[in-house]
This record gives sequence, C-alpha cells and structure tokens, in this order.
Amino acid sequence: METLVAAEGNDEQQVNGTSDENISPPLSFPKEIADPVVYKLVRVEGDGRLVPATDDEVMEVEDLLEDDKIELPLVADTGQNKGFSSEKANLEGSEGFLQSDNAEVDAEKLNARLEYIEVMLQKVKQEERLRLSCASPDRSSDCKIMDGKPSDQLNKLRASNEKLQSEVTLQEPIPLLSPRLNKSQTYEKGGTETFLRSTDGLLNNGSSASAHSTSSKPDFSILKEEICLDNLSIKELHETFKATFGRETSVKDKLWLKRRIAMGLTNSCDVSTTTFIIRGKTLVRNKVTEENSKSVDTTLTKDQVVVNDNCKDLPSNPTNQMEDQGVLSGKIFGKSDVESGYKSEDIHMEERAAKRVRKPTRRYIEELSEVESRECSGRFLSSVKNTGPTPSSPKYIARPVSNVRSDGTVVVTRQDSLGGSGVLVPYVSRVRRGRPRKNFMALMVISKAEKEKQPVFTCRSEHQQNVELENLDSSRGNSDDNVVTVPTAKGGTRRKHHRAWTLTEVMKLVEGVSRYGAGRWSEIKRLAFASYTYRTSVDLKDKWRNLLRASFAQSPTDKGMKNSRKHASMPIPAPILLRVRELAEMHAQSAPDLSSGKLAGRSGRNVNEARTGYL
DNA sequence: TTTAGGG
DNA sequence: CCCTAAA
Repeated sequence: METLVAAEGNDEQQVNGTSDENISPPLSFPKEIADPVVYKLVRVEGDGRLVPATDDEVMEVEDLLEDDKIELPLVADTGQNKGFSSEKANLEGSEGFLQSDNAEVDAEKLNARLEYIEVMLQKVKQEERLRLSCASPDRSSDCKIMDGKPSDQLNKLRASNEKLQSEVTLQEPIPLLSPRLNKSQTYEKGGTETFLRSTDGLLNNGSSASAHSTSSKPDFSILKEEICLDNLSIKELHETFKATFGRETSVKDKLWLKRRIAMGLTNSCDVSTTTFIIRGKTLVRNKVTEENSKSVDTTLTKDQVVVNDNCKDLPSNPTNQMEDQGVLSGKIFGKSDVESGYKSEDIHMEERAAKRVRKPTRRYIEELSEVESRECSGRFLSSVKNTGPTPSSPKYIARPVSNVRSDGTVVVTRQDSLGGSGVLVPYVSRVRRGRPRKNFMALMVISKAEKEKQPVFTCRSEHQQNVELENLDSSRGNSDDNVVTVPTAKGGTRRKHHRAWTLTEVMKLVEGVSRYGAGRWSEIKRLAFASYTYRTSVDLKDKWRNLLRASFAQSPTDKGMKNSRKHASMPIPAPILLRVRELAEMHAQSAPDLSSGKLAGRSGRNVNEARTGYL
C-alpha cells in the first residue's frame, strides 16, 4: 500500500509547559497502575498482518514524525490478531517479537486504570455538580465556574459561541467513542483503505475483538460544530480565558490560550455534552445530540479535547472517518468488557483534557539509547541481520525504510498512561518487562505532570524467553551487563561487558557443537543461539575453548580442582563436561585430516596436556 | 564475514 | 572477553 499513516501526537506542543498558569490538576494514577507510555511501531502487511517494524523503519518513521511529514493512525493492540502471534511464532528462537508473558498483567492493569478513571471522574463531576447546585440549580441558565464565581464573561463567551455555531459545518455523524480518529489522517489517498483493510484483518483474526467491535460501536450521532477561536484576538482570548477560569492570564501566546480555553471549557460544566476538538487552528465542537442510553453515568460529561496542530489539511472524508473510528473502537475495546467500553469513553474524555505527551525524537532515541543500553546500541546494526534469517519475513527484513510506504502501512500502536496527564490508549500492551530487546523500540515517558514531559527512549533488546531459565541456573544470570572498563596498553580503555554463561547456555552450546560440530560457530550461533543475541559466534568459540579446558582439566584429578578453585565460576556439572570431552575427542577423530596437522594436533595435544599436566 | 588463536 | 590475522 502506498501509504504511510501515522500516530497522532507526533508533535504535540507543550500545553502546560513551564508556564505559571495552572489549571485543574490532571488526573494521575496511583503508581501501581500508572504505566509508561509505550510506542510500538508495526507495519501492516498486505494481508493485514502486523509485523514489527525494523529499526530502520522505526528510525525513518521517527524522522518523518519529527518533520511533521506524516501522521500514523493508532491501532490498539488487543494481542489477538494473528499477525502478531504468527510473527512471534515465526521469530521464535530468534527474536520473538512480542511476548505474551505480561499480557495478563497488562490487562489487569488496564482494567484497574479504567476503574480508577471512572471513580475519579465521578468524584470530580460530583464536586462540580455540588458547586454548581450551590450557586444555582439551573446550570444552563446561570452557570458558575470553578470557584463558584459568577461569570458574565462566560455567558458572553457562550453567546459568541452560539453565534459561531450558526455557521457550523454539519458533518456525518461521528461516533463519540473514537474522537482520536480525527487526529489520524492519511497523506495519500490509499492510506485509509490500507489501514482499514489491515484492521479488518485484525478483526477477523481476533475473535472477541470483532464481536465487540460491532457491539460497542456507538450509534449515536454527533453534530459537529466549529468555533473559530482563531478569529479572536489576544484580548478576546484573554477575556475568554478569564471567563473560563475566572482569573486573568498574562500569556500572550494565542495558541496556548486557545488550548487552555478549550481545556478549561471541557473541564467546566458548561459544555457537558460537547466535544471540543482543536483541529489545526480551529476549535471544533462536537455536540452530542443523542445520549447513549447505555451509558454508565449519563450525568458524566462527554467532553473531549483533541489537540492536533498537525492537521493542516483534513481529509474531510466522513465515511472513512466513520469506519476508522468504528474499527478503532473495536480494536481498542476489543479486549475489555462491553461495559468498559463506556468507561473508555470516559477515558477519552479525560485524555482529551489531559496534557498530551510529546513523542520522543530520534535524537532522544540516539542519545538515550546510548546511555541506557550500550549493548543495544552496540549491536544495533546487527539486529537486522540477526532477524534476517527468519523465514517469516524476508521481505520485511530486506525492506529498506524508504519502501515502507510502498509495501506496507506503518502504524503505531501505543499505550499511554494518563500518568497524570498523558493519553491513555486502552490497549493491552504486550511489551515485555524484561530486558530490553534491540529491535523492539519502546518509548516511554518518565515524568508526567511536571515540566518533564520529555519521553525517554529505552531500547529494549536481547534476552528472550530464557529469562526464566537463566534466573534459575545462574547466580547473576540476567543481571545487568557488567560493563567493566579494562585499561588497554595503548592508554585507551575499552569496555568489557561480562555476561556469565548460564547453564542453559552451556548446554545449548554443547548441544550445538554435537549437532553441527565444533568450529561451525556461526552455524551454531544462528541455529541454536538465535535467541541469545548477546552471544556472538566468537563467544561461543571462546566458551567452547574454556569448556574444553575445563573438561579435560577436571575429570582426571577431581580433588586438585576442588582445592585450587572452590567458587571459581560456574560449577559446570560433570555430565556436561563429560559430554564436552566426548565431543572433543570425537571431533578430533572425525576431522583429523582436515587441516591435518592443526586441528587434530590441537585436540590431541590438549587431551594429552590436560591429562599429563594435571596428573 | 567467519574462524582460529593470542592476550 | 577483546583483538586480530588469516581465509
């Protein structure tokens, strides 16, 4: 497909910034359920499968996003689509892309968040209603905002709004559930089609997801109206601001004012059934004309604020938007209960009001990945190669970034946590919590409400499903890379990261040698050690050398070894050493003629040395 | 690029 | 574990 579609929020300006202005504090999660933002870049293949994007593709997209050249649609990962799982299966043994080990945890967390949001929302709304009822039971006629101070300005604003609403542009009904879609736009004509088709594929593959997608699809219509805050002067904006928040502001930034006003409006009771969307420089107000009777709490407002300055030219294709939204809704809520769909609606409300987080730039990626994971950056380039041999996606691997557009749609699935201010995309992340994997990029936001809106990039790499195993057999196991700086003769200092060999690794090595023969290190690496990306073929060779030495050194004189090194390194079990010796001798016999003198000589010599030397 | 071997 | 020569 000829299109690259992208995630919203690629370049969200700071709404709060470090400004002195403070509005109602954003909803923040308790730590237990606050998750970092996770971006996942995937590509939608022609058949609808989602495949993880390569590093290069990620970089490319990052660049494009940074340049505001593209915008990717968001796709909720329910973890049910076949593409992911099949991809995982294909990558098994090498770079298993998505781990499902945390799916349940994530789902749990998500549900916790949903509930939490709902509770908080009700709380807020209650308070607000209380305030309002104190001032006046009829809020539509005499509304007071925030500190209960009567606001003529607000009425004024409302009047102006009303006036502006007369010139509204009527659009096709748009489900309220996925206002996010307004931010998703395509830059080429085929984009939406591609996206839709891909999601169709997803839905077809996701059993429950498809069911919910239709059931939870809202059928109420929305009347969309536009308000051009843009036409207001700074002064007017100031007035509006004051009307909205009940206080003055000194900020001169028009954009900031507009955003803040929009947020303020949606935080207030006055627009309890409207949706505000800032598109480009236009404030769009979506009015709910028909409340969904199934709504959990009909008194809850349906406010939404979508801020997107990147929409310079909207596709203005209501049909596609509709469909997109439906699909998205289905995907997003596919994994949740039907009822949670309405909770999620509330989420959207909050998420609109909340401050959005900026997507990390490539610079961040580079800088932080360097700091965060040296190993990752060190092997960054080789990652593609490592995944290359996987039969599943040769095309995918070989595909240069520039071809992303021509061969598949790149979409970003992401999970944000409100975390105080972020956006929550209710999808169950299947991101592993373990060690970082290199070709899987996760972007997370460390800080939330405060100035620290800067996302941090962590390069997740290595370490496959063997973590569990390694936890068992090695003392340090999967502990951090012990990066030791070793002074070199030339005065420089090189990094030496040490990773203890685990028992499973050793066993795999022995197994590999027995199968492919000693010396076929690259083969062994590729076939038996595909998942251990941190072990190079050279490492295997070195380890084998050590094993050899150990095996021939230990068995003859057991006592001597024990005495000399008690807690040396890993106590390699005798059977394994035995097997090592067998293999070594076998190999010495089987290939003596090959490189006649050397290979045979080495093995034989070693055997003799070991035996005679320690005896 | 992989392998073997020295450090 | 790193480095390098050799294939």
